[in-house]
Amino acid sequence: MPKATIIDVAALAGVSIKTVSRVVNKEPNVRDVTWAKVEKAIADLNYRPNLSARNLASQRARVIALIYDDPSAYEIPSAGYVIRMQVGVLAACRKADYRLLIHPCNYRGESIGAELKAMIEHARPQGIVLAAPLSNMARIVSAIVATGTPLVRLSPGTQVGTQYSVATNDREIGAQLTCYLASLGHRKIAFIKGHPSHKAVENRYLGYLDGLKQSGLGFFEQLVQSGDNSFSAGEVAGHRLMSIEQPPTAIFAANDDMAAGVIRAATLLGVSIPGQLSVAGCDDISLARQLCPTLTTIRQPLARMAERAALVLIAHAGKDSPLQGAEKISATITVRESTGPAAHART
Amino acid sequence: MPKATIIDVAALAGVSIKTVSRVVNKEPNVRDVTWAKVEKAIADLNYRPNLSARNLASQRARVIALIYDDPSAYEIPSAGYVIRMQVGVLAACRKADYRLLIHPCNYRGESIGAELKAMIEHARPQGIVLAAPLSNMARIVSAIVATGTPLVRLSPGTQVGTQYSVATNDREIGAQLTCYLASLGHRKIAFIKGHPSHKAVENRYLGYLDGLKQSGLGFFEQLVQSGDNSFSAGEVAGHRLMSIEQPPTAIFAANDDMAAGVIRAATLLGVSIPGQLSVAGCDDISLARQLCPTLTTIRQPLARMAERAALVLIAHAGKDSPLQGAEKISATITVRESTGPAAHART
DNA sequence: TGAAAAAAAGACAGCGCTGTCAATGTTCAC
DNA sequence: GTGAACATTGACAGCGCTGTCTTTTTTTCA
Repeated sequence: MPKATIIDVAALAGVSIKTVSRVVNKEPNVRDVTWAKVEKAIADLNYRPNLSARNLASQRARVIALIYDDPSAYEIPSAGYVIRMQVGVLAACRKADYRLLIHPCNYRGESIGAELKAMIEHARPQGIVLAAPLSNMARIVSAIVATGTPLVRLSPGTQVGTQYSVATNDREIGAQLTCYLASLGHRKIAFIKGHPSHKAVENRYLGYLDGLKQSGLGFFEQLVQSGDNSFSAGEVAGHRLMSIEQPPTAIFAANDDMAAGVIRAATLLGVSIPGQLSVAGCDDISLARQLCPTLTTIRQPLARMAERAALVLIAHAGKDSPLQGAEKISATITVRESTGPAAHART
Repeated sequence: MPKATIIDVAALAGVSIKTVSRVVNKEPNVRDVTWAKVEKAIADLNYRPNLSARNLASQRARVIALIYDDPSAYEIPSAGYVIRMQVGVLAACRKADYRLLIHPCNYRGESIGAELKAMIEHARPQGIVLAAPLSNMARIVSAIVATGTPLVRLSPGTQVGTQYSVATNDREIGAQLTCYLASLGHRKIAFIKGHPSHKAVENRYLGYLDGLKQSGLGFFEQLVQSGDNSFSAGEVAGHRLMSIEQPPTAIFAANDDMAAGVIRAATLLGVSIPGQLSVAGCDDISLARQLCPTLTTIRQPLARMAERAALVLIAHAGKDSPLQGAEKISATITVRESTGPAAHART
């Protein structure tokens, strides 16, 4: 059977198509009884407006673009991230009958700005959700802003002018995790910093510092290493930390991949986890649950963040005031096997 | 600047809009010189046809739907799979100016058939790419077939009637891997079967049997375990295999998650890999590269398979003959640390 | 050379919806 | 009770493109 159109609905409800349109778009100035009649007709005919026709007539695409760094371009297992964000945006899109346009891209490409510009001008999405770490790259953010398309940055490290951002309380939760480790008796807690372009990771470091202070622990420069968010960087950093004279009894890595690297390094060195060393990560990637031991980590509410981002963009439809603002959604700590009481016996 | 429309192009080229339409759609009956004029005008104006208008006028959606089991619904790290398939379909869509509609879903939901039906009838995609394991579930396949939408099944275990399928040579490659293990000197090679609904996994088992035969090895029932594709199933199966009287020196798991489980089990039992035990998996998930030791596995050309699937659907546009057929794309074996020569000393 | 056939190009009506503006009801202050 | 103000509804023209059908041009062949 051919799909019902707005004309069928109007005929059945005994009103004009414009009135049906008003109901569908939740516009004001429709009497309650009329509204009900139309709703009934819509339900009876199982009517769903034609997206193409709406977009064409209204001159705007009911499309939210989700731009992220393509995880398959490198060997970085951030696929779980992307999937979770997709699920979040999708949830928002489904409710509002929007379409999701996914755009994985490689930020190392030199023509990334032009690529995004072309995509945006072609698809003309109503809004863009920009995932980390792209959301922290000035070059990329400004290329998108230049198109005039409303933009929501996910997990940005810095709040900048003319966009909206949805973040987690990275700093607070980083402090909390540090305090948690301290509460287990750890006195020498190391930190492995991530790639500087990934600002969320930077905030976790600040949280680490806060946590040390709150727990009354001193800061030791040799307990801080830098990595680039990769597994192997974690391995290297872990090695270094475990070879200093007074090795830490706990290592907090700015992301799970590096934490996994630390675990590998410890395994190779014969250091038992959590017996001799506690390890904690950030992000709760699926790997965290499969490592041996399973990894204590911080779980970002990525899907909810992405959903909020899309919802904000959808709600902003039609307005021509620049979209700006910020909101935070709380992360939670997931304790697993890799953290335990400090081995005081070792001193 | 407002986007150029077909009218602008027609005016610049000095032809009618219909002729421009012919060029854009690569229709016949346009003289070469005319064609060239139009192409030039298109390039000069940087014209890109409006998708909504095309869809509305032609009454068909230039959309390919990709349906897959939502990896975020469970704690299964198949996210990498999904990402790779998305990349493949996206590549095909970009070339043809199609849109990709992603539809993660949970096959355990009872109303999955109705959900898919509703999605398909609403979005009216021109074609559907159905990923494994959904592509092997009769209930789901028939629900989609019932809508009359062209369907391509990815990695189906069985070739059924009225659809097209894109598969890998699972059986052949499974045999190859088994022969490879045998060539390392292994005489007792175990196999861990996967979830029966995942047919690709079934074929790998057949390949295993072929490989044993080709290598002149006998089949021992106690060397075959069954799992459900999960990490923990691999752990359990690994435990069992290592506790039999004459344990195998090599274990071939039907997927990487189970192989990872085997590695964990071996680590806990103090069995060294690959010294005492070789382990191989299937799929080359990102985890494979991060395990300790890294995992020898079979890499499925998922992106290429998905791209082919989409290409077939796009090429089928307009035809009303049922889409059927099948093709195979070869996988490759990736040797890493987890496999090595058999320890003959142990006998 | 000329008529028929074939190829190329164009005219035009929608596709299903929304935006604009006009028409009709309804309410309210005086 | 009445006109102004407001709330509600409808008529209709497009949005940018493709499908159908018509017209024009070119080719073919007796």
